Amino acid sequence: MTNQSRKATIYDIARLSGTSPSTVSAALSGAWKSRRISEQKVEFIRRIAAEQGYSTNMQARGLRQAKSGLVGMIIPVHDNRYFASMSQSFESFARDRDLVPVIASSMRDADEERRIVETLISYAVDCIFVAGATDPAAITDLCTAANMRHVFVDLPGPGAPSVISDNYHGARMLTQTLLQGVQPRKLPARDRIYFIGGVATDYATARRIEGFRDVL
DNA sequence: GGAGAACGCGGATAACCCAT
DNA sequence: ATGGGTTATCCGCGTTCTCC
Repeated sequence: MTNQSRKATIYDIARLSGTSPSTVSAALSGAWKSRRISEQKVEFIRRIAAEQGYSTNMQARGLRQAKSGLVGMIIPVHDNRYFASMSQSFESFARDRDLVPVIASSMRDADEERRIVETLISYAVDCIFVAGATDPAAITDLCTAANMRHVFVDLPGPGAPSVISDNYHGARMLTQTLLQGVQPRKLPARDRIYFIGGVATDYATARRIEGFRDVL
């Protein structure tokens, strides 16, 4: 390292390699071909950078490009198979796009949810995905004020795009499948079909119950 | 003391320039 | 034409400085 107390920058690499900061930047960012920088020089700069333990300062890059490269996701809880799977997929999709995922849980607490949104905004994430929002209107208010792109997942929200499973038709199809071949007749209560699961007031559960009832 | 201006941070990039 | 270098500018925002 050039200085034990400070991380190497492109200016250090430029000085050590006898080149300019712009050449170092182009060499390390991959833009060297369009800058007509020789491959030999690029390799030399890369070697110096590696020796110095250089890594790009993403905050500085984000400052220049007005993008942080961070994408936020808020889920209600981590210890739920559905949301755990969702956050895993989110992380994978984000990394495929060279973005850094930041995933937090609100514990289904509206205040905590707002705090997380404020924190993500303060870190200038590029956009926020909110799964199973507790207070979608408050989130939209915060995001709109901060000009922050946001998407609701699994729950419709006002003033922002939503990606929602078709719970109604899913429940309909499931119920229809279960009822195939069953002769309609008067059954004792113990043999009737019941819907068990979820909180009836939750959006997704309410839609499933709706689909279930419409088939019956 | 308060308001406003200037500065600095690190990196990307464009425009321009120079030597071969 | 090639292979660079130099300089200025920009970004957001916290800190420091200057002035009234």
